[in-house]
Amino acid sequence: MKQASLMEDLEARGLIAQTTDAAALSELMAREQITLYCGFDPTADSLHIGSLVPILMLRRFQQAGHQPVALVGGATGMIGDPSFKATERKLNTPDVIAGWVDKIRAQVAPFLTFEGENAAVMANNYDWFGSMGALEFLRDIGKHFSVNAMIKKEAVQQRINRDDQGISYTEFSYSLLQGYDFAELNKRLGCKLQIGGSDQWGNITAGTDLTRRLNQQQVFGLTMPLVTKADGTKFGKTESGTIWLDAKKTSPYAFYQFWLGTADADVYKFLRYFSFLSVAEIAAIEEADKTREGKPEGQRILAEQVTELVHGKTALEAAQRITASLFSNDLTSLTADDFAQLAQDGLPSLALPRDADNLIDALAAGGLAKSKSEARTFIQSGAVSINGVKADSLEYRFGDADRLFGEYTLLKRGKKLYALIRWE
RNA sequence: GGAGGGAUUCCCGAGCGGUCAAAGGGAUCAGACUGUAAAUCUGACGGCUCUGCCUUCGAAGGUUCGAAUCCUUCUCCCUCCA
Repeated sequence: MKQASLMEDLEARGLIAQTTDAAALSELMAREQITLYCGFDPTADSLHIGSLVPILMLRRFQQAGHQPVALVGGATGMIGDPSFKATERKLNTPDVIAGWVDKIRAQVAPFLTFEGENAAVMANNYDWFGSMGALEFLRDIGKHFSVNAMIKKEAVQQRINRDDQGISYTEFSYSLLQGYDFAELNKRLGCKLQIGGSDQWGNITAGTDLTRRLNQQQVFGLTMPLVTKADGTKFGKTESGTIWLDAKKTSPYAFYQFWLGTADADVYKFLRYFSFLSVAEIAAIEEADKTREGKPEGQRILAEQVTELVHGKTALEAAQRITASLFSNDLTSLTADDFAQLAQDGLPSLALPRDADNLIDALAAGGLAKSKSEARTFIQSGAVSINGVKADSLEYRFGDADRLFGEYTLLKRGKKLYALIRWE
């Protein structure tokens, strides 16, 4: 009964985009513990929040008693998935990819449990592709794929139909590799289900088909909807770029702030996607927010939930400390220790020598402006403040009065971007 | 191998010898309004020692007083034929 309710829960969360034979899959999951996998290709040195939905999905399945396999694509990462990509990818060198594989493996692992009877497994498709020869690949795998069918797939249509873009044989072959992964994991671990984002549907069905032909096994695919925002802009990007899962690339504070800034129109959906709160709890939050005057709670709860999931409780508390200090509009209540703590907690900070007293230079150095020109523009438009006081002169020089406790100056650009200067 | 078409500032996309740091749209950023929301309005959107100067229109040369615009070579991409 427990397993059947997992599918119901996923359905209620809106986390299911497509499934192959949903009825048979539900029945299978109700009957036995299944092994499922999701692939993560090393296309950078860190995953970003776009990968969070599938990662959490593996966790959801594990919590429901199933065995998750996280496949890191040491081989597929060398090819590049063309699905719904407008342009051909640049190939990375093998040793770069190998380094990324390790990082991504370490990033996925904390979300899963590697103990117990449904202990998670980490896999790398380089293990079976690394030594495979071209002839073996073409005869044993390629023979099962029809080019006629492949070019009809929506995932590659964009590349085939456009006048100014093409697709290389390399990328075109990608779905064969991913398809074979499924067959291989089915053979090795009895894997019966592959999950992924809805852009992976074509690759996943390639896997279910190939597994049937190679292993005479019926296996399943399930995709999750692409995370979209109500205003149509891309999810997971901000002014400062992609939101990464790596705390070194996106600080827990920035991560927390990202979720806090979620639009009302998206927040309850994101709670269903990204948190482990029950659908009923989320509905109750939504209901309460509707009748509340002013600020809704959804964003705060979402930010707390996701930050804790990804970065842990300590990092969440640090992010909340910074947020409370900065947005309370009361810098006078902060002590010297508080400032030291802010820097340590991950508030962007920089050290400057005392004679570097030029405001424009400091804005550029602190990353609050991309260039000095931009810094000037910001000052002129009234976007910059020093210790909470609006700066209005392009010629501004820092003085001792700006150095709180003789050591710290807090710069702000816009409504929510801060940098802490530490004077040396 | 042959014949065409193309490469413009983050993206799309105009420009086709001077008036071009380059139309328009999108994205982004700032200001106002707000709830660190949305919508809306306003402004910015290559760099700098900023009423001026410097570097950009695939790369390198050339023509010209002057080139993103013309010529040559090269690189990459696309389409069709073989």
